[in-house]
Amino acid sequence: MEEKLHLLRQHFEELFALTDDEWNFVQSHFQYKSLKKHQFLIQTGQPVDFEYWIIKGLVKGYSIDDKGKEHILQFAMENYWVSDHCAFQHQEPGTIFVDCLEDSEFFCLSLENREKICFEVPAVANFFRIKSNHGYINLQQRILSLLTMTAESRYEYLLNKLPKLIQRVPKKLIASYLGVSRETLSRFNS
Amino acid sequence: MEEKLHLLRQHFEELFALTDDEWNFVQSHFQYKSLKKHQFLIQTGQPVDFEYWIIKGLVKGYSIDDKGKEHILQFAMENYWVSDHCAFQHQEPGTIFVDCLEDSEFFCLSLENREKICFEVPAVANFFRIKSNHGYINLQQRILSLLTMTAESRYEYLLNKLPKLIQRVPKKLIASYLGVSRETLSRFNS
DNA sequence: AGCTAATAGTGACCTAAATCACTTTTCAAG
DNA sequence: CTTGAAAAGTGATTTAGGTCACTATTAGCT
Repeated sequence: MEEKLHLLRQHFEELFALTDDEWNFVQSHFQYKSLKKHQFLIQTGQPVDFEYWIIKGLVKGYSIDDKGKEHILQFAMENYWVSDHCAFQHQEPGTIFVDCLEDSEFFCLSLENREKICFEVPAVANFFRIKSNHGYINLQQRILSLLTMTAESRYEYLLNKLPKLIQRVPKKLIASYLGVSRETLSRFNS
Repeated sequence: MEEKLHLLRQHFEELFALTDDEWNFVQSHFQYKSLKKHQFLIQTGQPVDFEYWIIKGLVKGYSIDDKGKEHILQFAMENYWVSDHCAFQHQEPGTIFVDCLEDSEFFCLSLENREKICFEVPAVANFFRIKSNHGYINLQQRILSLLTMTAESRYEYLLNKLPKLIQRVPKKLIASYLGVSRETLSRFNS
């Protein structure tokens, strides 16, 4: 566990250094969780008590439409944060599913604890501020890609941007992430 | 100008209160700017020196594809923040255009000043942290709507969500925001 | 190794929406 | 008020990608 917490500290300190005291305070607000492949981290209708930092593993966040079709909102792996941010922020029942594509481990942060450490340790507030901003920028680029690119070029783009991810994820899920049918994606590779 | 700054203070204090001293410090890091309809706030290839809070007016942020077609990334009006966040954050040349659909007024915040006020006044860091998080949540919902909904239901959804906006913006721009052709949108209303 | 279930590939056909071409309406500037 | 430009509407045609149905491959389990 020591070394896992050390990884989390490194993650925070990629942006701003923390004193040992600050870190001890911050770290005490996280709790550990481990799940096997196929288990759920978040389910629609259930309370979303935490935001999760992924120590190890891979998850998908998705919603299911009225036809039962799955639409992937995000993939998240080591070093990523994941949650149903909307439900978490407003402390409402979940609106999406998040489940594990591989056995995974997490550090969990409740809303109350997040606010606590942000107000106690300014560097942490700034950490989340910058991280959130990066996330915003990424989503903007994804929106632009959905608006401007064909399915095929979105696929090529993703292949270049996250080659490691593609190898860990079945193509039908990539298709769902790109907003294309499995069959159409299959005809691209050529 | 006093009352315009007062609006900005109110905007900050929607989330967290500031002391007069804090506010005076914060406020001194903004500068005022005013533009007429059709003038550019940001252009691709040009430096993006500021993030803008809109006092009054309406702008569109968009990119132009290889066929010369315009794709709208965001509309922003009173009380919204707008910039080419990606270029701004990394201090790189702009990748999108932002121009005014109406005569508009802004308070401008440079990256250096943003970091200054965030590190000096923790409530400001937390303000931007929460704002950024809200922005992230909104973009996630837009992505979901692009993945799961038909063009027509996206339009209905937008009509409900931002009725005021629709009245101020030509429909061809709404179409571009929704990722639909002008002609197709025109056939919806029915 | 052998077997089931998940994943991927492929052909035939269909449909939502894009594109093109043109008309009508609305708006803003002299 | 008039007039030219921008915006909006509409028909005809095309097309990217969806859907359906089936086969082939691959990956976990026991």
